[in-house]
Amino acid sequence: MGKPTRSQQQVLALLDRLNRPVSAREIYDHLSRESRIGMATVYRALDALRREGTIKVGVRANGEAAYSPLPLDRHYLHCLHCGCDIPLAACPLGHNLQPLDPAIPFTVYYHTLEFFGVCGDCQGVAS
Amino acid sequence: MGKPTRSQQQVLALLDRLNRPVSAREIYDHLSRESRIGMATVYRALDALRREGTIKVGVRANGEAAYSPLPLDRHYLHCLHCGCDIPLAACPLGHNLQPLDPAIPFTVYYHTLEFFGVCGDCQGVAS
DNA sequence: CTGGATGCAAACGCTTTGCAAATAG
DNA sequence: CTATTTGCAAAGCGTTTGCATCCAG
Repeated sequence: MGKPTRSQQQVLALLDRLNRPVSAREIYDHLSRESRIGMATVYRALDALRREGTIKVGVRANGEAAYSPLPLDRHYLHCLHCGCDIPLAACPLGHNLQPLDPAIPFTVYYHTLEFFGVCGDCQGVAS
Repeated sequence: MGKPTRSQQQVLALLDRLNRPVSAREIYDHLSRESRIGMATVYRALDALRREGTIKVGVRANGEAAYSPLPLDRHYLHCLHCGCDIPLAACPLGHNLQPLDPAIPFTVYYHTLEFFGVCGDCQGVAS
């Protein structure tokens, strides 16, 4: 990872401050209040941070990407009916995930783990 | 769930036949050779199948959705540099995932679990 | 001075929606 | 016959790209 650009610093600072998954548009909305910045720059910064493993990318129900700082490693139950998200208290995998398969040379930066199904409120509800 | 529509049957049959994650466009391309069908119908069928937990939706590197039949429950190592995907032989979680947190009322249909990092070939390569 | 980073706006591509015709029950 | 599903085309919207400008080293 080379030296972070100005925009990368801004994005990272915001992610750390908000400390939750945020969409590119939300990032843009926040940052454009403080400084002059374009959506393209936001996306380019996010992509750079993503490629060097500094941030984690998830996908929302509507398909848009949600970015979070790596320390925020939370998992959710996603209801397929109402779309609600229920956070899990802890990662079912624990934290020692590096040696998945010793035969495969691969350095894990992070993982995503999401559960999909039907929440309590939607149990007896028609489609 | 309810009675599947014609298009849902077509989509499901194709997914089972291909037995791998497939994009909506790929599905459309396949099905439109056999019968007269529109992209919108493909998406509507996929969404219905997704909501009833019959199929699983993942996301590709370029952001497009990839759909797979549930029995195809494989996990991958995704390289953040070259974008290659290395399949895992088995799910690290095992198969008994229902009782995540007994206090939370939620029926799990399936889960997604992906690892992100750097593959062996990309280990010493510049960004 | 030189290469990379940024802003802006236009282009892209995946997905969704409006609506009339076709189909199911 | 009534409700649902489908095709088509157009619109929507998140994301990417082209290019001139700006900034860092």
